[in-house]
Parts: sequence; C-alpha cells; structure tokens
Amino acid sequence: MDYTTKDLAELIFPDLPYTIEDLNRMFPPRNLKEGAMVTRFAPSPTGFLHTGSLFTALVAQKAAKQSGGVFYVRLEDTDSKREVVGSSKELLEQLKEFDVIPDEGYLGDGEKGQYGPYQQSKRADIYKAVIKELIIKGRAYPCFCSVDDLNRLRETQERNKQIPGYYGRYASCRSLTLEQQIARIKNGEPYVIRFRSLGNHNHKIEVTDLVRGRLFLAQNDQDIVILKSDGLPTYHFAHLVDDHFMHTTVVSRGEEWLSSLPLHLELFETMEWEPPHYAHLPVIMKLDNGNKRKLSKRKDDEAAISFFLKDGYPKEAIIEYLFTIANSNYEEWHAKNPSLTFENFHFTFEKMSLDGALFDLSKLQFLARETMVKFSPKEMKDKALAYAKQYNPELERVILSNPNYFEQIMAIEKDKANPRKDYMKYSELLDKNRFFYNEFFEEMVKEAAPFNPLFPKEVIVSILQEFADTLNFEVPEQEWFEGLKKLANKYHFADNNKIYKANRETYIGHVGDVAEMIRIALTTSKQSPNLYYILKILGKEEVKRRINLAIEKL
RNA sequence: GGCCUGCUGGUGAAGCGGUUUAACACAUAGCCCUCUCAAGGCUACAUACAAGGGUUCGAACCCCUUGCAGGUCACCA
Repeated sequence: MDYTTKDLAELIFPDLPYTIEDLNRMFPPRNLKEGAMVTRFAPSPTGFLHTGSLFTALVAQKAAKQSGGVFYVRLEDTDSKREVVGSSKELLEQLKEFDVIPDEGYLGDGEKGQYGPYQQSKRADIYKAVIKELIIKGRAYPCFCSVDDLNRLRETQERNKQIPGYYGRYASCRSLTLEQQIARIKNGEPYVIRFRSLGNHNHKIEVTDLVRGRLFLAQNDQDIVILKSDGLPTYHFAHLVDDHFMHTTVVSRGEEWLSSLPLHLELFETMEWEPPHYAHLPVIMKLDNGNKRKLSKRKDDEAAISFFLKDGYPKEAIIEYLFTIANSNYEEWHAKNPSLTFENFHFTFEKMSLDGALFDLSKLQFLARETMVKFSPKEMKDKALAYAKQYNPELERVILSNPNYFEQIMAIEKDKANPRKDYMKYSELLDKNRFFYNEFFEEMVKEAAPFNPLFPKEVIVSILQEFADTLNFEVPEQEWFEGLKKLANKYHFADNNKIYKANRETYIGHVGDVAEMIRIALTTSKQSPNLYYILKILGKEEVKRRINLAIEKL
C-alpha cells in the first residue's frame, strides 16, 4: 500500500480542533504603530524569581513600553518534571513587586489578552496543528529511539570524536519508510516527533542580534525533538509557534540561547514565517574563588530576588541597580536628571554590554542609600510598614504603635542640605532607632553606660544635671548649640576640638565630649543622629527622665 | 573536546585609528568639615587597554596567533 505523509499525519493527529489557517484567523496581526515592540517574559515555573530573570523581564517591559508596544508574560510550563507547584503564581506576584505588570498574558490568577492561552501546557492542540503541517511537508517525523538508544549513540559519537547529537546519518529514524513508521505507531511503540533539518553544520549563516550585532553561526543540522512523548512541545518548538502566533517582534532572552539561534531560524524558515528580532542579554555573574560564574539558584542567596526583598532593600534601588547594568549610560543620565526615574530613560539594546556583569552588592547598597534618602518621612513610614507587614512583625508593631512618632524619627535632618544617608534597607530601621522607644530603652539602659572614664563622675553628673535644669530646645538648632557650648565652657570644655588640642592645660575636653555625655544618657550609645533632633523627638519630660536615670546610675 | 561569544584598574564601564599624560561611578585609603556616626568636600589608588606578533606616519580601537573567561552541545527551559 502506498502511504503519503498525510496518512502519517492523520494517524498521529486524527482529530485536531483547528488547522494552521484557523490559527492564523484566530490570531491576526496586532494593530500597532510603526516601531512598536512586542516583547515578552517567558519564565518556567521551576522555582523562585531569579535575579537574572527579573533583569530580562525589566528590559523586555521597558523596550515595549517606550516604543508604545505590548509586553506580555507567557508561562513556559512544558516540563512537568521540573515544575514547582505554586511557583508560577508567586513569580507573578514578585514581578508585580517590581512594577513589572504585563499588558497581557499570564497573570498568576487567570490571564488576559487575545492571543492566549498564555500557558504552554494549555496550547497542546496549537502545537500539534503546526506539527501536523510539518509532517505533511515531510519536515517532521516520528522517532522511536529510546533514551538508552540515544545515550549509546552519544557515547559512541564522543568516543569517535564526532559531534554528538541526532543528525544526518546518525538520525536513524529519519530514514524509516512511511510504511515502517505507520506500522510501528499502530503497533503501539512509544515515540517522539523530531524536526527534519536540512541544514549543514559546515555552512555559516549570518544573523543580527540586537545587542551583539552581526554574527556568523553554523547552520543547525540537528533533528531536534519538537514534541515530547508526553504530548508537550520542547522549548524550541514552543518558541516558534508562540512567538509567531502571539506576534512577538523582539525576543529578549539570556545569552545561553544564542547557540540555538540557528535552529530557531531554521524553524521559522521552514514554516515560512517571519522570525522576530533577537536580543541575547548578558547574564549576571558572581565571583567565586576568582572565577566568574552565573548566579546559581542552589549556591547563591542573591540569585533569588526575594533575598533582597526579605533583607529589606527598597525595590526602587534594585531596579535602579539592574538598569545601571542594562545600560551603562543610565547612571550618568540619572545623575543629570535626579528627579526622573528609569521610566523616563531611553533604553537601547545596542548599549548593553556583551559580557555578564558581576553582581556588585556594594553598588546596590550605595544606590539603596541614595534611594532611601529621597523618600519623604511619610513614604518611608509607608514603605517600611509594607515591608514590616511581610517580613518583620516587630517593626510593624513598633510603627503601628505610633505612626506619627515613627515619621518624626524618619524626618531627622531631612530638611538639611545634606540629609543623612544612613539607611540602605528597611530592616535597619528598627535597630538604628531602638533607643527612641521606651520598651527597648529600658532594657538597653541596664547595660553599663559607656561614659568616657577620663572624666570624673562628679563632673559628668554636674553637667547632666545642669543640662537638664536649663533644658531649652524651643530655639533654632544653632542657638541651642551655642547654649551647649556655654555649658561646656563652664566646666572647662573647649568650644571645639581644635581649641582643646591647642590648649590642653586650660581645658579638660571639648564640647564633643559634653555632647557625648548627653548622647549616652539619652541613647545609651556613643553614636546617634543629631542630638538636637533627638531632644525634640523625645520631648522635655522624657529627656529629663532619662538624664535622671543616668545620674542615678552614676 | 567541537562550536559560539567575550577579555579596559578591586567592581561596573566611557572610548569606535590621532585634542586620552585612558572619562565617570562604586569600593578602598588618607585628609578636611563636623556634637558622635553617617553624609558632604578634596586627594590618592604607585606599570587598567589579556599576551605576542603584524598593518599604519600613528592602535585600546584593524588583522593574526596564543592565553584566559563565559555559553552551548537533553524527550530542561
């Protein structure tokens, strides 16, 4: 009997709900203006949101937004073995924390858009419709080789120093006759569908990558699996079908995909579909024992973006940092336009660096300080509260106990030309300000006060006593400080360190030493923010109480 | 190992054949300022263009070789 490829195709896919023509009608071209980019973020739900993934998502969204295009999310959940339940939803939630909100696609709970479904596991019939066409064209065929067969093949090839893989004369199933194929399928033998490549590994093709420019790569000649035995497609094939029907114009993805680009191009060519533009992004690296390597999910805490969130870094700083890696001119631009954000910046793929940047924590920390200093006291309180609700119940309780008081603490020196930059993460907020709260202060004050042993106790007591008695901070800071100097003078402390150093016989210290005594009495520590502000926030009564407490202890 | 990509100071990087004695930012160190700590200002980081060959009047920029690093070679994405 004479079989045709059509018979084969019908045998494998007897009842498909639609044909390619149907699909083309179902997913018409998008109506977008010239130059608008359609980009996507296509994660697989295998765990948490990787720092590198956030980076690519941010870039894809930015490219779409600034061009007036569409950014969508597609779930690449074709590997049921590696899937981590619940992670896809979590992924979208974390994305949202960074303002990466898709215009369409998979949303974590449901989806929106005209080009769905946006979960690959729900698109099986779409892939099959395309594969059916490929089989009819003779460009796809069933392969009955077992995993063991393939392993043996690879071992042989490696032993003989041949390029490993299923291609050319090693692709045994590609030369099976239609009769044989049909008979074995009818016989119930398990199989996968492979693409029949017409490429030649010795021929080079020229490709253009948006970030890397012109490249010459070897043609693909591998008959890769396009449909796995579980009926789901492999990445390569899903990429072809989805990015075609979803009308993606720019595929941005990690550079690990560069080497499969010739394959993807051959796939598009075979279907006579116009391929998208490609942008292969550098991967974020880490220095490990002097060697650069990819941030690893298993080894590196910072590979999970949630690590930074938990630690309390503001998301604005993380985005900021990722953008400095994405486009090196971003930092300079931002320095010139401090009031603008990355949303106003014009990003280009061409300006991306080609090799993966080392993740630089101290740079992130620097940016985090810069970011947090710009928050108003109210923003600081709101953001800290949002953080605390999720990660730090103690901080939450403290803020909620008196939100206004917390804002006052956050306002310290905010009105100055050079405001303090002492916070880089929300998690520091409590520890640096515990002394403001009596519940903690009562505990802290039980420790020995670190007064300078150089000064006699009686002197310290007298100074503190007089300070409390003449307490007046209802005047401008400068005036208040002048008063402090007078007090210092009275007890033979110089106006400043310089005078003291020049006249060690006349003075026993300088005003800084006096300030330290007060600071210790008020905060139990030698270091604290500006004293004047502390006095104001604590209030007269509390200041007096704390000073008396200190005197008693002395 | 084959193939691909890359290699400017500790980190991120400007640079695109001659105004470069190689920007800028982070980090580090010192000084100044200062009520402490931060912040800020100034200075420094002694040979940073992977190495060696070319091409050229002239090279970080072009070519070749070597080295190193990363990626990739799955019914994973």
